[in-house]
Amino acid sequence: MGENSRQLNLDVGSIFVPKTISDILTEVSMMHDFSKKSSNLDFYVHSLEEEMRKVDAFKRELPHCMQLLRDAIETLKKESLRWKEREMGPVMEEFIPMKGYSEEGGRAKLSNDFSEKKNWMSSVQLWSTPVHYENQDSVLSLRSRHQEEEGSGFDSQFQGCNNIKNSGGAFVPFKKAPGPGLSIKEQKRDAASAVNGGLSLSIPVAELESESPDLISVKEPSSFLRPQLQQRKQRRCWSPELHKRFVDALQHLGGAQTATPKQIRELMKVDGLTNDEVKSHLQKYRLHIRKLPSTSGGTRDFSWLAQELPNKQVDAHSGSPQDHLNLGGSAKRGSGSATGGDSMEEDEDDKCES
DNA sequence: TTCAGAATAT
DNA sequence: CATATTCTGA
Repeated sequence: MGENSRQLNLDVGSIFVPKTISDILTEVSMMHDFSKKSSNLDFYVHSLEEEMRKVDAFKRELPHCMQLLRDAIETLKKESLRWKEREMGPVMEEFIPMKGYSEEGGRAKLSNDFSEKKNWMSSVQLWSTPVHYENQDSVLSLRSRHQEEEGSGFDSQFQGCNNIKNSGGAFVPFKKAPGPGLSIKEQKRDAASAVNGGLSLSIPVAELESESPDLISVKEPSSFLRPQLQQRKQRRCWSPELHKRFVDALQHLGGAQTATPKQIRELMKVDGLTNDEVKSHLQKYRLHIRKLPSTSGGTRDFSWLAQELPNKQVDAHSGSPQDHLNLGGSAKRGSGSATGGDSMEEDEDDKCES
């Protein structure tokens, strides 16, 4: 059955599910008369169950996806049973007069069933942070980098900024299929709007069977999405908070000139932050600090550099739940010049002016 | 092969 | 401008 070459109209702002699953669900939803054979339904049920097994490992990240699967499976199973009974023989079952049921009814039922879901479905995916691809290795490498830290509290603070950067090729927003069948009501495109900017074109649907029993299909379920969907990474926004962490880390590492991206990232302990991002930021930072002698044009925004001042207790309050790494030790160098002039940290080299 | 840093690209 | 990505040389 899966020889289709239809087009799946993916749209932005829906729940994200692995491509494979999306394919299956689409398939199902387009099945005009699944009232025909229970075997058809069984097939889908089976496929979905298999997918669910895979997704299970990531249920934490894809709660909605799991829910969707569960519901879909359950519904299909029910349908399958119904028709099985009917096919097998006139069981005692209170056979609902075929009339309204035969097809119209059947679908309607599913339809409703799914409609209910649109509540939770509309809340769009949550997967934003835990996923991120490290180096240039495009394939989404699932890898939660929370672990060892307790800084989670802090992390959440940035989530808003980091947000959705997935959209690689493995996950696709599942939208209702164009055809008839259980229609998953339109999803109101949530705030997440920008989610994976481009992906809204038609993507050819291919086989739907559940291949690659190995790892989660996250790898690259269907080759086509692969091509050059390398889409540029979501821009990371360096919020003041984030930058502060960055600067703090720098200090601990002995200045912008000596600190290395990796070290910085490790010190910052910000979930989802990648080396490249830090590297890039560092590059800019270095450029800046050598460009602003001090009272240059004056207008320039050294606002962020300001944070570089040897702040000691500074915001000793709410701050980050993990300042520990900061206070460690030492009152840095002295510093007294709170107001004082140069904002640069020690900086060994520094061909600087003054 | 990984990584930092510079050079480009968007 | 700020980030991302690519290119180089360790």
